[in-house]
Amino acid sequence: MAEKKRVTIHQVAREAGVSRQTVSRVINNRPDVAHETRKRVQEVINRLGYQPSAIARSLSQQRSYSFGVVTSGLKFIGPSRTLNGITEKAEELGYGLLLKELLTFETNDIQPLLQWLLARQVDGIIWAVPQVGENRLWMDTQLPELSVPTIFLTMEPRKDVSIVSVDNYLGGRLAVEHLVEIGRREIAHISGPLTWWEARERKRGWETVIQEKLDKKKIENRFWVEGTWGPGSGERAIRKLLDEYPEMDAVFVGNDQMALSVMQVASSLCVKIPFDLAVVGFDGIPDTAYYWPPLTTVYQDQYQLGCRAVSELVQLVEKRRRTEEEFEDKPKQILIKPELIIRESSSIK
Amino acid sequence: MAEKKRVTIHQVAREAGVSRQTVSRVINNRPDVAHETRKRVQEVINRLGYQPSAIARSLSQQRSYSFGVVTSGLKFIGPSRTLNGITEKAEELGYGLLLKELLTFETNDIQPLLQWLLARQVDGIIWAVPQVGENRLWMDTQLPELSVPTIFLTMEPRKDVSIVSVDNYLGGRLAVEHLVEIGRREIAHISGPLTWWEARERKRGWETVIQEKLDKKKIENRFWVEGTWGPGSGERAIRKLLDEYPEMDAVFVGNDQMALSVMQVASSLCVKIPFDLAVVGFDGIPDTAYYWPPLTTVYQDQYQLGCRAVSELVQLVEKRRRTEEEFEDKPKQILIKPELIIRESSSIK
DNA sequence: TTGAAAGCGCTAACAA
DNA sequence: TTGTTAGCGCTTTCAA
Repeated sequence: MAEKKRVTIHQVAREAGVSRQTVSRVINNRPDVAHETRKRVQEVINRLGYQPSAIARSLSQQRSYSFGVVTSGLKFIGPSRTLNGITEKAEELGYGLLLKELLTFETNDIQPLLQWLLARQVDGIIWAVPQVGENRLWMDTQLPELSVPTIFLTMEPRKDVSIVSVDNYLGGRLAVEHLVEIGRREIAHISGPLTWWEARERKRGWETVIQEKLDKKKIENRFWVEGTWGPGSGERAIRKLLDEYPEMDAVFVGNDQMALSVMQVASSLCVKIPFDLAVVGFDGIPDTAYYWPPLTTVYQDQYQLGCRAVSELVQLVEKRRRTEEEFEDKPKQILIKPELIIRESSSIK
Repeated sequence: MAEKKRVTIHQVAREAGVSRQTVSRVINNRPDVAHETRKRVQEVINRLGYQPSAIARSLSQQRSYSFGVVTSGLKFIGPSRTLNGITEKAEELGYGLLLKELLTFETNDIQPLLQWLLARQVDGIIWAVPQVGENRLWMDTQLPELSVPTIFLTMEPRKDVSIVSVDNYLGGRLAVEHLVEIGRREIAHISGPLTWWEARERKRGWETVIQEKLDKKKIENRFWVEGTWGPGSGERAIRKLLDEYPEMDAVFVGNDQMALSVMQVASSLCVKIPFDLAVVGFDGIPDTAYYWPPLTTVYQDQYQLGCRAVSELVQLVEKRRRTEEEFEDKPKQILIKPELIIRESSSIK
């Protein structure tokens, strides 16, 4: 593993008997090089194993063909799937990624982070941290520091930035409307932590449907419980609901993990699913097909979310470059539609 | 979002009435600056909001304080957890990350990838792609291209490179020894795809124990089935085993996902777990505590795996820098021990 | 303690 | 079609 000295453009130029500029033209596939010259230079490049330095290029071009990605909660499957979409799309479109992870969802100290990315000449930033608690506060004051195009994921639409999110409100509606359709009238809800925007949206979908279709004017407190997303909280929540809302004949659970424990506890208490209690989850992780019973769930395509974020960002970046910052970009808000997957936890054959 | 012109070291120098060199000394906290001067320069830096360009620094120092990370299968929870460990440890130790994902596990065309990373002056590389099929073939010929320190994850130890892996063989042993201890004598196995090194190691652990402790000289084909890691394959496998190996009183399943479907199918066929059939999984994902019954499983700390990889790499990088490449690094092989988590799928209360 | 000069490896702009 | 010059923003080396 001896450190081989880097071959530089200079050496290639000398070896080929041309100027550095000509070599530069060859490696960038510029048209204005004589066929003969190009061939000769290319030959030297191959012989010497020359590889242009992307760093030097970034410095001189003031761009890096790479994006900064800020994520959080990589230990959960959701954020990883999004990252998966981001990496694949970025690869496809020829951009590299600088990855940073926030240790907690609720951080407003993002100054050093931004600086770190900008110091590396990223051409754009993808903010893949979900909106939780006050963690968008920094935007109000520090948006101007974002001197590069930026896309925000999984947050409440606001007009001054570009956003890509799953339509969680719609997802909530789909779940609950389905339960209404199969004849359930007493539909409970176990939400995620309400500091999360996603959790609030799903809950709002539930509320809207039971108010509109089931004529429940007032959402009583006993109709719903706030969970933590973790499987343990599903267990606690369902016990409480069974206790305080005995008429309940269905429950819309904020995510699949909680739904898993809901079904387990219900079964162990001899509550038959879906006969006594229909259950619908949210996320659509593959395992749900093998839960017992197989779980009806709202599938959100987080991979797609990542892909879209990159596509949009590339557009922003290239537009800004073309127009030489003539006009401001119109921020775009994109909502991805989730889909309902119906399985046995909500259908009696 | 107007493009603010970058403040450069030059402007700071002029404004503060010193040379660029002095500014450089200040931002790098060098000792040889007069207290007065330092204060004045620092004040200008703050006033102008100057941020040094990491790109320029990388170019002139020939290093970037960042690592290349090559991963694959981010849509699975395992690789994401490892990445999680990598990001956190890297952050802690002051390194950034360039992320690349291979679209398939079995790729040998890694030349462009390596070049891409090296062109960006990464100080080291973490190869976080598990060993599958022939996907280590490139190492035989292209190891010399790795002009920077590199750590390989999840592969068979070999003496010429540094490796961090979970001890899957030990994990297999732990699982099966436990089953022997609770009195099982006919222990089947559902492996992962045997192109995977991890799957082979787990299977080897199983084989060793049933040969040594249960005196089965010959591993009959009907004792085991090869799965795909996916939950669906668990279902197929267990049906086959129940059919061909009816004496079976326990099964060691290659991962938790397959174990989930094994238990579901077994239950639906009125095979009582753990009475008729004890089940042990592998991975230790949090959901397993809420499977029905709760699953005994071998926990592998993939987060830790990522952390270790970074720590080792940082050591390699810093050593090489100190010794000015005087002596070759002794490659190190690190095996992380998995742990058995005993739950009801293998214990009769 | 400070500064000048040279360089890191490449590209943009202009001239030939 | 090719080469020259002048950067990009910082650090290293050496001299003052």
